[in-house]
Amino acid sequence: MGYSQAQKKENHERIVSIAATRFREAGLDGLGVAAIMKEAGLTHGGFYAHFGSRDDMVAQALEFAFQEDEERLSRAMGRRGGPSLDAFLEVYLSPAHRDTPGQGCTLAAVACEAARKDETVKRLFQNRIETYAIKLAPQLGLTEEQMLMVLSTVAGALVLSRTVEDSAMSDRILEGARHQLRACFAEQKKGGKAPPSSMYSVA
Amino acid sequence: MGYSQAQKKENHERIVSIAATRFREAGLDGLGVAAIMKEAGLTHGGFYAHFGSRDDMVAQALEFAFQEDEERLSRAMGRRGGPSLDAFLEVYLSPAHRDTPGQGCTLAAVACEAARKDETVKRLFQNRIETYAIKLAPQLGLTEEQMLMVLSTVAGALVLSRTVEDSAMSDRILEGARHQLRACFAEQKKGGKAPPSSMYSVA
DNA sequence: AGATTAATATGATAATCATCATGCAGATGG
DNA sequence: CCATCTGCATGATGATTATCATATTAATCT
Repeated sequence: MGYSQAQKKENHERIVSIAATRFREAGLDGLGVAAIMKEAGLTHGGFYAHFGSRDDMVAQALEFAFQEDEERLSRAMGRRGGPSLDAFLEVYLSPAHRDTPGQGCTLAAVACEAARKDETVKRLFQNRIETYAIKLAPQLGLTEEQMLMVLSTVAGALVLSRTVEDSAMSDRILEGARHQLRACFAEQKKGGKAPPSSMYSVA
Repeated sequence: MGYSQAQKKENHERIVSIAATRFREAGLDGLGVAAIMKEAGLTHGGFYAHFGSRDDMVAQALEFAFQEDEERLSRAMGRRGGPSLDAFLEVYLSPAHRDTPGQGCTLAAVACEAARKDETVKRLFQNRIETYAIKLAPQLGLTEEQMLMVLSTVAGALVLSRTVEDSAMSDRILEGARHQLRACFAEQKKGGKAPPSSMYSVA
């Protein structure tokens, strides 16, 4: 058909954005090149005009996904009066987050598979985790070590809550993690308490 | 060739056992029927004499894997003077556990993928998690809710520790979780302290 | 021992996969 | 306005997949 360079950039970004969502939903190996291109309104043949290989696209999609995660989390906490441990727990451990993995934390969505991927993927994960430990920790009033532990807990709880059949059990996993974490870090009680609404929602 | 019923049972168990290990290493979709049968010393054709479908084998392998997990964990804590929170944390959060997923916790190995599987798989996961909450919690002196939170933390930490490139960072994730969890549940200090050796090792 | 049964091997099928070669159509540069 | 370049479509390739039909061969039963 013939496409402008602006079109190409737009197409490229759409492919990456769609891949970021679908990978969180179906896993890094969960869908093929053709399916992603089709959802972007293109055919599979043009794929290699954008990426050197499928692994290359996975890396770009993960980078994009992590950036999305950070922005969404920041906005969601902003809606709860700014960053705080309480706001973080409420946002991250919400049933809405559990039920919409495509819009949720990429770490929790694909970590098990990432553990088996190459160093390129692992470096992206490491950067994301370090961002939590270095950038987010002080905003929540936590040390790096505390932040790593809190992240492990919430990500683990989210993943486990998605693996059980019974929804009551799933809720207990999320609620239990929130309640226990609050008890662990109960030094500085805050006053404001936003109503428990849904997480990671629209801007 | 012709095989006795005892042979068939033995072959069946070997297939399931091999699958349990390989699924933990490569993921539930990480290797095909042919590869598993080959490792069991058989060819792919005989597969459907043992299982109705690949999903059927996945379910049997998970059931077997969870049973293995429970027994190995019990033995490993036994080697540290019996079940206790300290023993559990030392065993579960060891670098040896992180580095040998094939012999380690199945929850941590494949939870992200299990979240996308059908109810059959989810029921197996739920049973496993309930076993932690009901059977193991009292042995560690924890409530069910505390046990769920501890399980979320250790599983999350193990998964995350496997996703990073730098081994020092990986160690920090494990150590941080152990240190912080100990601080959270520091009511009843025990006396005995086994040397930190490797986890989930031979009987 | 001979007949039957059944566990596994051989081989085929159809689907799906990543990757690439070719060609077209339109955008870009003169 | 013409020539070139290129983003994408069409279609092919070879590898891998789960599944199954048939053949083989030894264990089991009578």
